[in-house]
Amino acid sequence: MSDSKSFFLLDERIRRFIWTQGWDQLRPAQEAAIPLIVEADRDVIVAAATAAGKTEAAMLPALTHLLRREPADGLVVYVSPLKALINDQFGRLEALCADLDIPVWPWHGDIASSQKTRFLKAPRGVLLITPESLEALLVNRGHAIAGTLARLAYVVIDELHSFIGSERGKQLQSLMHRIDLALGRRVPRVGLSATLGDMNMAADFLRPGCGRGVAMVNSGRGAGEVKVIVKGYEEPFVPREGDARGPREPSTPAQVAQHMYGVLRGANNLVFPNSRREVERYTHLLNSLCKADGVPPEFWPHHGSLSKEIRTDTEAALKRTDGVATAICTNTLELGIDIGPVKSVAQVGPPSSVAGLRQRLGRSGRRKGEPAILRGYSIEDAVTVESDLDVRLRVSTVQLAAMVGLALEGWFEPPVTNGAHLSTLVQQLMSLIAQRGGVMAAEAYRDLCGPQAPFSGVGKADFAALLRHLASKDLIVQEEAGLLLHGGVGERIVNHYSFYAAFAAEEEYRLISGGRPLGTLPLSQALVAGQRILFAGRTWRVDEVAEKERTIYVTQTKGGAPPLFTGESGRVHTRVRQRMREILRGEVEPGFLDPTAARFVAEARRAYADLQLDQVVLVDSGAQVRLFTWLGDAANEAIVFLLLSRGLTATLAGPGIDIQKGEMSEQGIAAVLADLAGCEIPQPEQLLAGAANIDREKWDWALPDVMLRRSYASLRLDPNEASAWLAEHAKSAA
DNA sequence: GACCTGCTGCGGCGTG
Repeated sequence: MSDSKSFFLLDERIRRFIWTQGWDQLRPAQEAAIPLIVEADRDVIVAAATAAGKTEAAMLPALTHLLRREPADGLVVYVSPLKALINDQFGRLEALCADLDIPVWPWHGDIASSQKTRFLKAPRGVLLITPESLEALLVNRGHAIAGTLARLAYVVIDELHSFIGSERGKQLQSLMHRIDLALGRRVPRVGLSATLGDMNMAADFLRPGCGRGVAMVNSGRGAGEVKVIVKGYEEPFVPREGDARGPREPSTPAQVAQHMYGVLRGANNLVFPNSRREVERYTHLLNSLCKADGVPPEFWPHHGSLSKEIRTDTEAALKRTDGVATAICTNTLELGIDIGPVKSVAQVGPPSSVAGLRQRLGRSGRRKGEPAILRGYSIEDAVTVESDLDVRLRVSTVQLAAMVGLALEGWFEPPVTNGAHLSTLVQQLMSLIAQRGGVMAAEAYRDLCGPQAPFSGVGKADFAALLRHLASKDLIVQEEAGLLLHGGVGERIVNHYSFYAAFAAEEEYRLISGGRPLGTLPLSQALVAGQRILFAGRTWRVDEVAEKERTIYVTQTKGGAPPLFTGESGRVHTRVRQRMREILRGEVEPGFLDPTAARFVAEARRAYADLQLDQVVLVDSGAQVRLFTWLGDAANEAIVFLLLSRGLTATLAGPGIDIQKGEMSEQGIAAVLADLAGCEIPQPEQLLAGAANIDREKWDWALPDVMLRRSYASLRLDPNEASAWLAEHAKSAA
């Protein structure tokens, strides 16, 4: 410690705590962050790899700052995306703060109201809170908020990257802004994050309009050794029996499970099969193998529909010291929660993003001297004369290889920061009315849409149109003096606790066995009594579906299929599609393929050459033609809407777009494309004129039509990339 | 053919 300058900036009592912990040095991120944070005079972003001591990097200097005052009655608000993270941090901070006489207050939906009342009586120390609970504080105690937060010295945002580009992130920006307005000063913001691709983007998120003033600590990822293999498996073609009903269960997952069983047993690992359904399938297959061998089960399921109890069991199994538990999971185990280092990570099929894959890989090889291990598994159908283009081009294997390759090179998708999230503007306006007991329209516009406000892109005319629209739905009313208040409908919505979250959630059935909650299933699931399902790694018989109570009663049984979960598929970035093409052209040679996966790539290259996809953009496949753009989904979807506007039926199809021929010939479609290439791309309100079903966010239903279309387009479409591609390639289609 | 996150106030009742 003697050579550390930052160590001596810390309060003496904190230095003593560090000594008693036996830390022999500060981590690089802490060393760099302490001098920037200790004066509480600027915004700071600390980006560092997982487990690099980011929380301490922020809290040690922040607590030092509080201790400089006598009495130490200052306040730090720490915002976390997860309740579990708040509980983790509470345990760690309490040990430190007990010696300092600084109270630490966890505050989220599971915390008793008596504890919250105690904080409100003497609001000092460290408040650990979720964005939703902060929203509730502003709605319900808005009149007193300036007093409660009077001594606020910092707002610390943990897992900053998880907020960027979402409704929840927009809400968080608005909450921070409203706190600054209530206090009449700029409260320093500290953002903690896993390494970010673009620090400037993150800075502009943390302090909209003033990103340049944010100080940065980027301590980078320790470039450890990574061992990678991608294994291919082929699902044989089996002709369908005449009396067979419904889709046949595939046989290949059992082989994949057999391989995993051989290489994963006896250690801690994470397996990511991309969906809750596949988590159920693989957990069941793997534990069946344990049973056949007469050994205790060591594979544990973890996903968002499982009850808290079952998830906690899995987390506890991973943390146990014997180290022989593997979790089969969705991205519930991608973020934050401390489960300790794992030996390896398995990825079944392409992940939803390279950024997610990188985060998953970061869970492995954290012990010194040990490499991170990634095993990719790719299952392809056998090729027959009837196989479609995706099978012939081995799209899933090529995409997995492309994404693994990009992750190894350190590339990952930048967050999508241009989403307008006007849904959240509706929420924030309603919340502001509650906080202040009514607002004037001009005041609301200035505070939500003004120069450094979260919705600064919204014009005055649009805001006025929004107000009129909200009034027509009785969400708000305007008094004669001009004051905006809640309408009857608005009153009811704001007074229910479901108001505080900025994001929408699916309605779900509870699953109960013998009085024990197992978890939830989406409402769209069609289930009848007598049916058998896989859930929580076991097989159950449905005894009763109680519609009114939204509850499914089950008992344990043998044999059953994994349940269906519904949803949309992930969005692929253009860089991934470009890399896929580089692999297909032979410009990039993935060096991590097993013989079967290498054969898949060889077959894909042959198909790519046979179809002449280097020159051809339109491929006839019977009732439809595939337009190969090799663009990301945002550009492809913009082209889809352009085609729809010309009366064609088009849908996203992996690296391209499927266009129904209908009355038209391939030449006719090519002519439409050539024509589109010469036209200017219309504004989103025209491009999406005929589009139905574009509600995506929680309060989208309350937006005027034009604003809804604009909000959807800002979030999902890249018209510029689409138009650039059309200008360059659509002529060659003809 | 995807995944994840979150939630108050208050009345009524029983117990120490």
